[in-house]
Amino acid sequence: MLNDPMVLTPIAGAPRAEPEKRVRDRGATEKAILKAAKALLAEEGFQNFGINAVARRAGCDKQLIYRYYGGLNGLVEAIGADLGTWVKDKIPEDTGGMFLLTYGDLMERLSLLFLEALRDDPLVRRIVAWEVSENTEQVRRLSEARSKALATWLERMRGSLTPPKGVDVVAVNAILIAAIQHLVLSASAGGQCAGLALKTAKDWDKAATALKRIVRGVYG
Amino acid sequence: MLNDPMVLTPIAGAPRAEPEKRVRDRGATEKAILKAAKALLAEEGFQNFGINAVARRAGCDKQLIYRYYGGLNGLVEAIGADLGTWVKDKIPEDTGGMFLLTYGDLMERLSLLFLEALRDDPLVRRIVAWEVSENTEQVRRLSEARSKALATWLERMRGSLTPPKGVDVVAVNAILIAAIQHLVLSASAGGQCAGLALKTAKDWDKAATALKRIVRGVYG
DNA sequence: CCGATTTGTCACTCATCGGTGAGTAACAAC
DNA sequence: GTTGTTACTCACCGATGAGTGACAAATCGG
Repeated sequence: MLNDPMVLTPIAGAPRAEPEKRVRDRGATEKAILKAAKALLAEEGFQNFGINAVARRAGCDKQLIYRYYGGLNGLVEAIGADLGTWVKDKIPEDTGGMFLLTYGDLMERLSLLFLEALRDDPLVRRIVAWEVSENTEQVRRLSEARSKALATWLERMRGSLTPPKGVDVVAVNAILIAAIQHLVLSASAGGQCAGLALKTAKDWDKAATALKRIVRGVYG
Repeated sequence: MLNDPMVLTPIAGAPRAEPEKRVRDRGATEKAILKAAKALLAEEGFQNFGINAVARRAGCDKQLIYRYYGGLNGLVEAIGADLGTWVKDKIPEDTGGMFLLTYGDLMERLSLLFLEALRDDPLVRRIVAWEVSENTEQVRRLSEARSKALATWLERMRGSLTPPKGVDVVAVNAILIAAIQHLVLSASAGGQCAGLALKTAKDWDKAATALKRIVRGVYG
């Protein structure tokens, strides 16, 4: 009932003004799309994250996103795949010349490392914000990938150190991680958290000191 | 299914199929709008929060929202006004028969109260999620109202108890609040936080115990 | 060289959004 | 009644969202 396919098409060879020599390379285009999606998510957040925006940013047609990734879901999944290696990439393995003798030593260091890493990764920050704001399949995938990576990282860093007896380490660590994540998100969104300013380096020093004190309090 | 632009409605006085006895009462309408907005925000989150949705839910025309509240901003502001009394309404004043001898006693109790209160207030939960996801004028207003109310509440509950020397209470408390908020948000969105399940009452008991331990650790 | 497939572009539908101008229905005072 | 004000509804606008089918052009297999 709509356009008759045979009718239109005036003259096919319409002269394109400036046909920029665009190389046809599927692999490169796929990478460009993924890169654009990550950058967009990092800069704009999940609010304005959509097919059109990604296509615009990637400088290609949105149709290609459907073709190559099967839509937004697939694209998000591809982002999630990268996320698996986040901690590995972002957080140094070595102990910075310190001797980590106790579990408390370890967790103090890891807390600060995690805080740092999160603080300068806008993409992951946005994803965390997304995680606590929505509960769609997309987000669940991202969240799962992230938390799994985090857990294995924590486990690997623990090494042979044994946590103190009688403490629910999983629960305590979850709370510590929650605190760090929310602190960074709050700061990123409004520059403060529960009355604590979080803008200058000095502000962050105070936060880090308080965090250390808390970790030390619970893990000795 | 809605209006077809081609169908001519002869006279604007379109026949309402059901002559719902709609009372003309500006005050009531305003309240209905506000109520609809809060319910919508609580249930759907800020994602689908807009003029059209609120009007639809309130069962009135969106024009009235512009007229009575000056648009979404004004409406959000009205919601924020209610938020000022949140803690007062939600959290009991009395100490539950306990003697709060130390600052640690107090903060342990307040932490748990805050956790509880946040856990069963979907509206405030959504607002907190909003706070960490966006940075618009709207959200800033809400955030400010909430954090101010929280601060004065904390101050008032402190009474004559003096916090331990040498501890940056503002920073430490901010981190505790951050932890609680993120914990509840995570649970609400995905039923878990950093590998810690947060669904059953038992799960929450574990979280509460861990939280108590942390508070005790830092405040003795 | 030719035909088929891949790669990319365009044009379109349909839905919904925020926002506005213009109109109608109830009600009170005269 | 008539008039004026208040409360409310409707129809439309431009913009933008996701999604789809058709087609041009580059590339490849032969």
